[in-house]
Amino acid sequence: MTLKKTYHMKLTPQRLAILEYLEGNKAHPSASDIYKAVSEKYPMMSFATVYNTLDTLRGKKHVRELSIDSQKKRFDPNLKPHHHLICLECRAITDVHRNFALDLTDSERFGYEITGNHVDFYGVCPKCKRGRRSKI
Amino acid sequence: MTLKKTYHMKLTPQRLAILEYLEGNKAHPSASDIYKAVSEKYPMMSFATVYNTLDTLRGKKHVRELSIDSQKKRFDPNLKPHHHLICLECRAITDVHRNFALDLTDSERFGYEITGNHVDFYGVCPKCKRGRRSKI
DNA sequence: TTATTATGTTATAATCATTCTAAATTAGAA
DNA sequence: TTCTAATTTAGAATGATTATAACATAATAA
Repeated sequence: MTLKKTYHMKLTPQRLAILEYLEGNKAHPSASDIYKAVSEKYPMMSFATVYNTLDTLRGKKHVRELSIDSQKKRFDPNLKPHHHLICLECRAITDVHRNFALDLTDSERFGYEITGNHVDFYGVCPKCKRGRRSKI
Repeated sequence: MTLKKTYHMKLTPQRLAILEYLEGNKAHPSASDIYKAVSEKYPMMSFATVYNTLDTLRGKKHVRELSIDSQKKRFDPNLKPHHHLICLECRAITDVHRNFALDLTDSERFGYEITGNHVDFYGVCPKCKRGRRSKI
């Protein structure tokens, strides 16, 4: 009952498997990452179900869709406002939990009504740094 | 000669047309925006040429590829470091020329070597604000 | 329960952005 | 002017995502 109250949607086995995979997942997975993982348990699972479920989860604000990767959408079950630290070599994404109060001047605002901001930090992750060194 | 020295690549009519379209373009166009605009002048122009040209321009650091839009890549000929103000309703993108010196603490850095940052401001542009009002 | 209805799942086809391929063309160097 | 590597082209291929329609299942009411 408690899950049902949390999610306000029918909790089918497929959806539960997807939710379980997403729960606490910090990897910012793509639809195909999710499909691959979940279809090991549920081989009959369809790709369409992954997309449908992500769509309703997004509609109910249980996941956020990221456009960090220009190849594919990635999804984030972490709804707390946060920012990202992105490895330019392997595209790994790490969360940064901090609030940046960034203000724009009137002339920078161009008449927009501003509702939020998101910061991407770019760099090289420790793994890729090690990889580089070993190539020298 | 001067263009050739600037771009360090063969300057075909197709490439010149694409460069002319991009010059000073602040709309952050997608490949198909570019194709549509340029193929009016050069009807024989191929989509592949647009992608090829964007690819070599990116390689030579004459345009930057943006992953702001999860539907398609968008391209920015403005190479000065800058940030974006994005309309959540019509996806218009406006440049913000300011430097934000954002520092992460060691514990926030997770061992990454940080090379830069980019801020997206989200909101509603003046046009869409007007559109809303007229619907009431 | 059982019947009814609404919603979810599935396989498959369709779409759209992007990349690849191989043949024909051309810019720029010699 | 000639030559060659780089570029362009149409079209096929790929990969992510969305749409469709038949089928299955969960929620609801009798």
